[in-house]
Amino acid sequence: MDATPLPRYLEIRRDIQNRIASGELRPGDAIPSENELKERYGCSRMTVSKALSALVSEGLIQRRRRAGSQVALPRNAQTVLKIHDLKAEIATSGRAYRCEILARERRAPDANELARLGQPVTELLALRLVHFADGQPYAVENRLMNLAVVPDAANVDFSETPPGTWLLNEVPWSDAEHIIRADIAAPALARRLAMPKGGACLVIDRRTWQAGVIVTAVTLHYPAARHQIVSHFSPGAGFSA
Amino acid sequence: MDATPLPRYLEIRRDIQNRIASGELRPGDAIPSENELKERYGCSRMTVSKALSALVSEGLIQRRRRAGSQVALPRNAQTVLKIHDLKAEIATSGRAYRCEILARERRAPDANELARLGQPVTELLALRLVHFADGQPYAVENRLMNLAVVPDAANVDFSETPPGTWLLNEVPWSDAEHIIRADIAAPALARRLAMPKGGACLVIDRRTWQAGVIVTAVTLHYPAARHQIVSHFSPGAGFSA
DNA sequence: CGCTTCATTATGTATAGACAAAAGAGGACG
DNA sequence: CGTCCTCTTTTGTCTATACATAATGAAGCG
Repeated sequence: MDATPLPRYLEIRRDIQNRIASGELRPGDAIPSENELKERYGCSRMTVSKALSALVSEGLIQRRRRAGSQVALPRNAQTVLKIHDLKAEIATSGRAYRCEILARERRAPDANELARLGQPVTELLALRLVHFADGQPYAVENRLMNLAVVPDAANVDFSETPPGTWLLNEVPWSDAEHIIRADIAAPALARRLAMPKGGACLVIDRRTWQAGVIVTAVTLHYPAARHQIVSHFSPGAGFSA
Repeated sequence: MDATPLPRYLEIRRDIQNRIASGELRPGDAIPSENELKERYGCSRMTVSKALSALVSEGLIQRRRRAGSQVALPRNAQTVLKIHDLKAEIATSGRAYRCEILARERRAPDANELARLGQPVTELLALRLVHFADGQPYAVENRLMNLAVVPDAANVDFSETPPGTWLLNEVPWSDAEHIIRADIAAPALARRLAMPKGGACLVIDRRTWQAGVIVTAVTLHYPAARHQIVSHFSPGAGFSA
């Protein structure tokens, strides 16, 4: 069915993937050496090597010099979680996006904020806003931005392009951390999110760094009734979430 | 400080990573062609190609024939979420693990369960259990296992090795899906988890497939006060969560 | 029996060269 | 002015070869 046939190294990779998935090769089993495989598939060792290297970076097999290649022991469940840009997330679902800035302050961090940032920061921009989808509250965002890293942020009006979207397009990040938790909405928060008092929230804390320096720390509160995180992972192909 | 210097292709890869992280190369900027790079770094084209291919699979750059290579547009926040084996998770934190099986049934699925599984299954093993850490309830698990894929499960006593741990070591999976949400604990659940009535739960639904066939569907309820999901992602190096 | 030493084997890295395929650039032509 | 065609650049794949490096297993020795 393929108009253009797969390149050899992908064919080999897929073949071995299939043998593992089907149970023909079980965890711990040895995989033939590159020299054997190069004869079996009728290609050069480099091509086999490329296929096996891909399987290593997938985590499907392990390789050691002289000892050869083995099917890796089953991994821990590991899935890729892709948290979309909020504006894009709402827009692509066909709903109208809007956000409302509740507070905006430029100042030095207090003790609590320093703890959130995890490293000393001299000046920050603190934002508090609500995101709406089709007029309905979608999430409340509480963001700290390190002005030492993104001084431009001080001059941007975030009512059109929310800070998350702006940062994503402005600053490449090198590290990210997420903490996902659940909580009961405080009365004021429940009101803002148009959810029942005492209802559950999904809370996401995200921090991103660039070359070791913190760029931003953000806390998002979603009403549990209207939001969940879905993530899909298949080692063989690509990711989606 | 490196006893053994990095291989050339990793050096090149890291150099370009640094240029992107430092802002010297901005999203959309062109990266010199392989022929130019091979002269700059004084190596063969294959070596440059290997470095650039790695950057592609990291998502840092894009490449098109004839058009050349560009720094990719900033990605959506994407992080690897690794959900540990519960028993190992508790044990490695130095607490005593124990689990209690509340219900165990071998039968055909009902309509509700079929919907959860997402595909027809003739016979399943349904388990309901509580995990304890140092005697304190840690999570309530609700699991369906497809006996067509794992017939052995019918003969295993899961009181020692909980089903999640057993499956992880027994069956390699090829696809996984997680749904993370928050909810208010129902009274019976709150009692089981020794948490206040009306308190929030973190809920994880996980489904795993092997070669397109569903292996297991599990729902985990954690008391929000005592559990959160932490995940860390740095594109350059490895993952951890 | 335990230790060292050495040869063997498989992987890891690197090279030079070759051809294929995609796609932009520019020219010919209607 | 637009369309089709060819030329050229750049990446994608593949080969054959070479040497480096890690780890194993066997031989030799105290």
